[in-house]
Amino acid sequence: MGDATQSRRARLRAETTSEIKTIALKHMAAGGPASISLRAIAREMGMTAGAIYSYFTNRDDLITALTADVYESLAVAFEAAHQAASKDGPAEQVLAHARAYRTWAVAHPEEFRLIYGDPVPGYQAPEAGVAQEAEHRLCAVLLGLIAGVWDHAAETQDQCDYEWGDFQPSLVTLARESFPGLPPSAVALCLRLWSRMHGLLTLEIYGHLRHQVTDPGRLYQADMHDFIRTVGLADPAGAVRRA
Amino acid sequence: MGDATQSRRARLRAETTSEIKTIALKHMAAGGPASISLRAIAREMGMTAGAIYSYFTNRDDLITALTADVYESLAVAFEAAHQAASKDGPAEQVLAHARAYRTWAVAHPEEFRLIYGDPVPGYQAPEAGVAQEAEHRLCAVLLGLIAGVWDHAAETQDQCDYEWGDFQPSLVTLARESFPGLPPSAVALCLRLWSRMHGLLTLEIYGHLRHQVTDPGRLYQADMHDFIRTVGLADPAGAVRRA
DNA sequence: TGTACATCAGTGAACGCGCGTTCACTGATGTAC
DNA sequence: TGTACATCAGTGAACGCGCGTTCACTGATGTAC
Repeated sequence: MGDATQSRRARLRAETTSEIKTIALKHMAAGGPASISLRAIAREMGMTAGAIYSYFTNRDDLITALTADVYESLAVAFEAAHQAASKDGPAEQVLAHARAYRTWAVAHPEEFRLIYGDPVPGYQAPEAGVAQEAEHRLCAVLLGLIAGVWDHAAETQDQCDYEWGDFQPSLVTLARESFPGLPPSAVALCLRLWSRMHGLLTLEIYGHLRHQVTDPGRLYQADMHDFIRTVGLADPAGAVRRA
Repeated sequence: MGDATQSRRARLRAETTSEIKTIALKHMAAGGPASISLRAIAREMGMTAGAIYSYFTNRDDLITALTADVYESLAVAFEAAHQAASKDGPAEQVLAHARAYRTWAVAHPEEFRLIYGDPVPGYQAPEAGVAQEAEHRLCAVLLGLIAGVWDHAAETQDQCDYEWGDFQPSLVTLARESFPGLPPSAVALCLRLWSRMHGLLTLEIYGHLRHQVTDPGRLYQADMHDFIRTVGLADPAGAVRRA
């Protein structure tokens, strides 16, 4: 029973830890990243402010953990979509990644803002490398997507004379080691696809499509179909059809 | 001399007012929108905190003024580019707008963040209509661009069966009154162009391209050339050339 | 030109607030024998 | 099984801080006659 009871305490600890993080994100949703406050979290949990320090050494420590969680969550969602679509045709693969990104973002707007929006005021990240690593993990998924469909897309992209020197060394390393043979213009295409998804999602999540469009998802879908078509991945029924 | 002296006081007042706004933006650049603080501004200006209240009734009032200024500044930049390029070919017109957007954003990252990033914590906008109006003013410029080149682009966009019902009424009104004859798919193209520019700019300004790319401007340019080409506006030298 | 009055930018002290963080403590939970 | 001890989540009070905002005031600038 020794193990069981020890794990009970450990389980309670884990639960409280994750409740703290959940509430922190909830507060962020309401008032932006500045409204993550240890006191407010403790208040909502019916605890004293000081009690938080049993779980995190710092406010910055909490935010670091939060950020890592968010990157992990997004990466998992992305990788799952990649896995699930790996047997589909090129167009469907692109759509699957795009759908995964938007679904995640719309379901977790606070998390999206935490990593892609303004930094938490006063927060100092422990090491700059962490975010970079997480970003490259996401990038790797998209690179895998592009690598898988590159045979179909290559001829539409040969007008761009990209070179390895256009990218940062760490990204070059990632691309060449994981996907040897993939040319620089494929990496550029990957980044451009990312930014296309990101552009519409940012506008949607920060409310700038509210006054323009009735269904942001449809505009997103249309743009992804445009990507597929113009990049040479169109399947016969490539046009956007109403649901 | 009465008028001259009165305008001297008025001029001093205007100068101080704009200095307050300038410093507010500067602080925002350093620590995000949460770090706009009346006390900090006053301190930097060598004034007492209370003195700010001779110029703004509120912190919220300052932020409202700031936001209006920023929208105005972006709209002016956009409209100037539109005017200047109005005699050029379709491809060059698109590039001119894209360049204007990026130039403005890179030169004024704090302003960009203020209107497109997280809201200032605790800030309550006076009327929701203000931002909507400002956004439509920007949208009108891009609609004008698309309207001007639509003859060349239309045939590439006929796969999208957009309808007026896909857009919010205010945008529909704007489009139909200012550019009669322009179809819904042109409005969609306008929004998709906007989001494409916005996606890369957001990533760049929030630092997410730092670890990927050596020259974000080049990736931006490449994506705009891709837009021009795939939308049917390519001029003979449409490929991206190195400078 | 000079004098009496009005305006108004800026002072400095004060208010109440929520914040992050520390610290000595309590008391329940878990461990060793 | 029971007893003595260790762990550690949580308390509650306190600290110093920066914040937005108010207010009675001073004194220079501008206005009216």
